Amino acid sequence: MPSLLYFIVEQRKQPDLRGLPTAVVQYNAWKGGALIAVSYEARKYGVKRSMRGAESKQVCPQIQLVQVPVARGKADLSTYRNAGSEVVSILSRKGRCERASIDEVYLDLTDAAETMLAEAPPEILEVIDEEALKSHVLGLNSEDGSDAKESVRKWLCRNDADRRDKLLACGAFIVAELRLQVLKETEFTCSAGIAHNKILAKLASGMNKPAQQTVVPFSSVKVLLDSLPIKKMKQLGGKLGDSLQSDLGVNTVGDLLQFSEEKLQERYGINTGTWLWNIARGISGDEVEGRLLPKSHGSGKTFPGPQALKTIASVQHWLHELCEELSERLQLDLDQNKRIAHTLVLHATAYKVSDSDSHKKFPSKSCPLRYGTAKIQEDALSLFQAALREYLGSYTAKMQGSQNNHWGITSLSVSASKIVPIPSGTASITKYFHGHPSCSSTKQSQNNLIEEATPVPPSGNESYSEVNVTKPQIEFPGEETMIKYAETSSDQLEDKIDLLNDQNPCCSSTNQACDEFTQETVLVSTSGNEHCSGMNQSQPMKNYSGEESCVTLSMPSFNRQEQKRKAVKDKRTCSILRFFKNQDPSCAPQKLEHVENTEDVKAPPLSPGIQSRSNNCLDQNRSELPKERPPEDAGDSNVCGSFQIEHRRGGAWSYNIDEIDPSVIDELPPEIQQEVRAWIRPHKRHNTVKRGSSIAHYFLPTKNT
DNA sequence: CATTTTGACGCT
DNA sequence: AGCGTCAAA
Repeated sequence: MPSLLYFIVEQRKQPDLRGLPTAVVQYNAWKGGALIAVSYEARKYGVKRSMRGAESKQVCPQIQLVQVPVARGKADLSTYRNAGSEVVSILSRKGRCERASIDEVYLDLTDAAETMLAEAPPEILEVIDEEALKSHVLGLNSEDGSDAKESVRKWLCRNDADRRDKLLACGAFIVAELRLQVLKETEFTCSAGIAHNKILAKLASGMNKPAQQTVVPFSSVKVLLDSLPIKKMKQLGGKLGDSLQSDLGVNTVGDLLQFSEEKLQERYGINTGTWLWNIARGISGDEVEGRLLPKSHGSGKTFPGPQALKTIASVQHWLHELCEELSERLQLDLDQNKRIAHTLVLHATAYKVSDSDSHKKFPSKSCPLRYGTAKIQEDALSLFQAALREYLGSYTAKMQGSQNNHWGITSLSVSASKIVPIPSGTASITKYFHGHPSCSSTKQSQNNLIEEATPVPPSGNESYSEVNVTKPQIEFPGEETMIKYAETSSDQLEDKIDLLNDQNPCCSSTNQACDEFTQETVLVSTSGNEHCSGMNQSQPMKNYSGEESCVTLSMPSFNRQEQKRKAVKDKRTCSILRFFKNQDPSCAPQKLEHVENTEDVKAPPLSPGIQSRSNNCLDQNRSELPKERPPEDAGDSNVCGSFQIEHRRGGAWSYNIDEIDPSVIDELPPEIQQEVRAWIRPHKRHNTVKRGSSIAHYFLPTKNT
């Protein structure tokens, strides 16, 4: 599963590592550091992630240990983030792309597959892509002595296949091509899963690694899931999966089929219950979100064992380091993607010695984010002090000297969230609302926006007198603001793609959004967003002179494209909502509400059956589901109620989503389509089942079946 | 108190 | 807003 992004990034810095057992370690002072990526050569020796460097040397003495770059005294993952961006910029070319992690994406290739099926179906291809022939097709019986590639070719090109499988076959070709493109342009290899929805594609992507792709034909879903250990499914690898096993005796996904949706809801809540019921049938309505950029940025560090921080001054020092990194990344995001973060969050973990509630968690605190390293640091420190006071309660003890005997901080992190694009759209929906008094004020300067985004300092500004008042006069080494990027020289990377081809068999023609076949690809990366505003992580960091060449060097193969793309979409916006919600001419960014806020506009609850409808991959199950409506109802069922904008702006606009003709959506520009589709998607329902604390409800008394 | 450093999302 | 869960390298 772990794809080898980190390792390949290091390998292209040191090509000599090729073919050698290698691991990437974070730090190395203590027991040789912690392994976070292990090459396949090293795995043969039993080297595993989470081992210590020294431990890996015991089982594989010749192992090469490469260190994660360190900046400001902490691990610096920026080279890996950038490498992920490279791959995203390629994989996002053929369809909607969702950055799922630093090295995974989902692609919805429905449109591309349908186009291919209509215009150049596999059966007419004279030359079949070799890479596509290497696909693994689940359920394909290649045991009868036939050559695997030949049977794959037959499957891919079958003329009499179910349309859904034909679309998957097209997806397999498209993905094979994308993977080759990634290899050619970046030297990363990818693995991929191709299926009708995200969860199946994710599952398949891990089945043949590295650098291979796996197709899940529609007809193989049931057999695949029947015997699949429940914990292999994404989201079931943790406590929920444990509970299913120990409380319900569910060991495979197939075992889940015995339980009614109501039963599962009763146990796990309305949303999780329905989700489980669907998952058991290979159904997932989870859509591929068109998002190439992260929703938050964070910087953190642990201080294990004796390294625990025991003075405010040391906390202040590390907050400075962390905030500097965070600020730098925020500035980069602003410059490259024209996005502003609105919330600063501080997390820490701490221990208290012998206190009744010494296990109390250190509280998290947040406040409005003000740009600038110094401001971020100041606010983070205030948040920390407020949290520390709360953590210690009325606990008042005397300090002796700068040290304290009562508490220690074992981890610190700062993060920035609520990141929204700067309103500066020209390619937005403005033109469709010609003459509408938009607030967009596209000319608003970044500085203005930032100013407006910055006001409120956190509360709890009082210095923490009971504990340690010594106002920091920190003189830690290396405190100066040095922006440092590890440089990557040549290129050659590796990755993984999970690809899906998701179709929705039961919603046929009435509803466009539902009618689609969705194919997706899970893979690594981030960066240039085709549909959203000028977000483009991969651009050279133009505002840091001296750094640009570094970044440019590290991604030579797509700079040209990036530059070209940038010229086209420098000024755009992603959100349609501001035109409705934010009529205030000042258009202050705090009030600028983005897509997330659509959640505030609640739709009436949907019946479970409606949610179940989407992306049903198990045809055979449909007849068993009385609650499911016939396909003709799908269009109506899926639109989920009224969307009322006037609450937000006191204006006069109000739409009933039921009244939107789905075919109209396709007329909209892609970036707007995304948002509209998000509106009409089924909403999560409020959980009316009363339960205890979040995890406790997993362990309620069992009454089976 | 030695796996670390991320990141997304759900619940209340 | 704050907490918890899950996942990935």
